[in-house]
Amino acid sequence: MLNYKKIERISKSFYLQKTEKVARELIGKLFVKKISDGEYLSAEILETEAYLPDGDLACHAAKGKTPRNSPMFENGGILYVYFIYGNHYCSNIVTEEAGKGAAVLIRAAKPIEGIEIMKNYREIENIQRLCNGPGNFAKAFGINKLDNYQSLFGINNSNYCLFHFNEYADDEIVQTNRIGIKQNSELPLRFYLKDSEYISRK
DNA sequence: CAAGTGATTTACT
DNA sequence: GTAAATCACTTGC
Repeated sequence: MLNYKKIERISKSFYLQKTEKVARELIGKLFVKKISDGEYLSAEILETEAYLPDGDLACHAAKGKTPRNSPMFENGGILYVYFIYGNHYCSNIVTEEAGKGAAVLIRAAKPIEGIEIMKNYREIENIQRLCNGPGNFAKAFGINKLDNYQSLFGINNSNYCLFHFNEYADDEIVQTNRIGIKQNSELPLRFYLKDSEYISRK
């Protein structure tokens, strides 16, 4: 097990930066969920997409605040979880300051800890596929609507926290257009680690 | 490639 | 209120 007292937590100010920068810098960070004392799920984030506060029609917050998107208008550093296509949850990290309406979608990650538990949640054995899409990532971590609004400043005061883990140079990161959306899909707001086995859609 | 699946939003009475 | 359209996905042909 990793010693979480010896690796550096991501602080509040990180999430208050520009959404596009947070999306880029999240690549290589460790996403951790505490499920009980001494039992953790963790994965290294490898693929993200930014959803911007101003004029981004693909962003759920683009048309103003609604019951669903209200977490996006909170101060950065909480989860925004929504249900999509009748089957899947998507996990987003809220960014920037309260009132902005912005977030970063976690699209893929490399499992690090709690792999057997993730296999159970996902009902598959292939480690490379445990977190290789936004719906799969959420399922591997057991994330659902109950996790909406959850703080990312655990491990003491919530179940979730992010930590510094790997750093990658810009030439190891691919920046390209977002996928699976109908509007503004030409904007280069998707980031992922080059040549990773843990990402399904290149 | 298409289907499955259901919450949310929007556009109407 | 009610109905229709929408949807930042995954899996299996």
